Amino acid sequence: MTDTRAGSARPGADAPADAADAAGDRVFAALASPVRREVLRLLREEGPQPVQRIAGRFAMARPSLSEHLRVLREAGLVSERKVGRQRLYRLEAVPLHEVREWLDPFERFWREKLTGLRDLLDDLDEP
Amino acid sequence: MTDTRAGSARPGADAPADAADAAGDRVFAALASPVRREVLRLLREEGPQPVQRIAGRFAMARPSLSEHLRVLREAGLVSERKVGRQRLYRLEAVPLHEVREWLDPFERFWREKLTGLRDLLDDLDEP
DNA sequence: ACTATAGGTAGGAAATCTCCTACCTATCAA
DNA sequence: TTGATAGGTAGGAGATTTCCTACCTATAGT
Repeated sequence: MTDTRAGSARPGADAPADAADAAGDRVFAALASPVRREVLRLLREEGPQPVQRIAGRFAMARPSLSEHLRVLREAGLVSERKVGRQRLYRLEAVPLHEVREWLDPFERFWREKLTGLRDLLDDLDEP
Repeated sequence: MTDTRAGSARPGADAPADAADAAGDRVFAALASPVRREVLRLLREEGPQPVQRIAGRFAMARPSLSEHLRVLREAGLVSERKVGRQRLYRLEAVPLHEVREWLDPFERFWREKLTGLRDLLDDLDEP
């Protein structure tokens, strides 16, 4: 007994989470894979492409890539459009804006570090 | 037979990957968890904190949070410093700069979408 | 020295991820 | 129509993640 379980401290209490973040979660999760980040880079640099052409860049079977594309699609990061018997996948960059916005408030922290200001307000914080 | 396995198409051929990306991989992977993103936000807004204080925000046992902190530590996103019998965890934002840099080249794409320019160069790309 | 507290580590269960090999459908070309 | 090609889906193996409950060490206070 007595593991001091939190019990009442749920993150939902002061986080606006709920269903709104679910989409963002999927975006961050999609970016966790180097393969998927590379796919996005590829679509950015070379424009919309059929699956085969994308698959040619990776040392993996095509169905595996199809899975990655599904993850990207469900995160809203790519869209597909049928052209003849192939599917053109196209970058949909808007959800990345959400990542950027999440990142923004951290910017001053790394900027302070990178410009050499270093710790300074770090020692004022512990109460 | 004949599944047209790629075989010779390895991403290492035209990607500078190798060991340099490994660190970045860990950063992106660390951000994939909503819990870990929330920990970073917390350290950013309230400064360095001991594990218990962080753990109080989540509905999970403390050892589980310790695991998350380890992931963040190995990604270089937090550092710890012993103070008495507690460990102060502090945000280390510099690795986030790397994420920002990865994101940057995508900016013009979502900006075009958000400002209503829409598709425009999408139809020039397929050869 | 003894007890309580902070927090890491061990090991395991359940879920999820990532890859694979079939296999299926839809379209184009003969 | 028949065959070849593009690409999704099914199902499964193996690795990884995420949570848990013990359990252990180190420091602080009495």
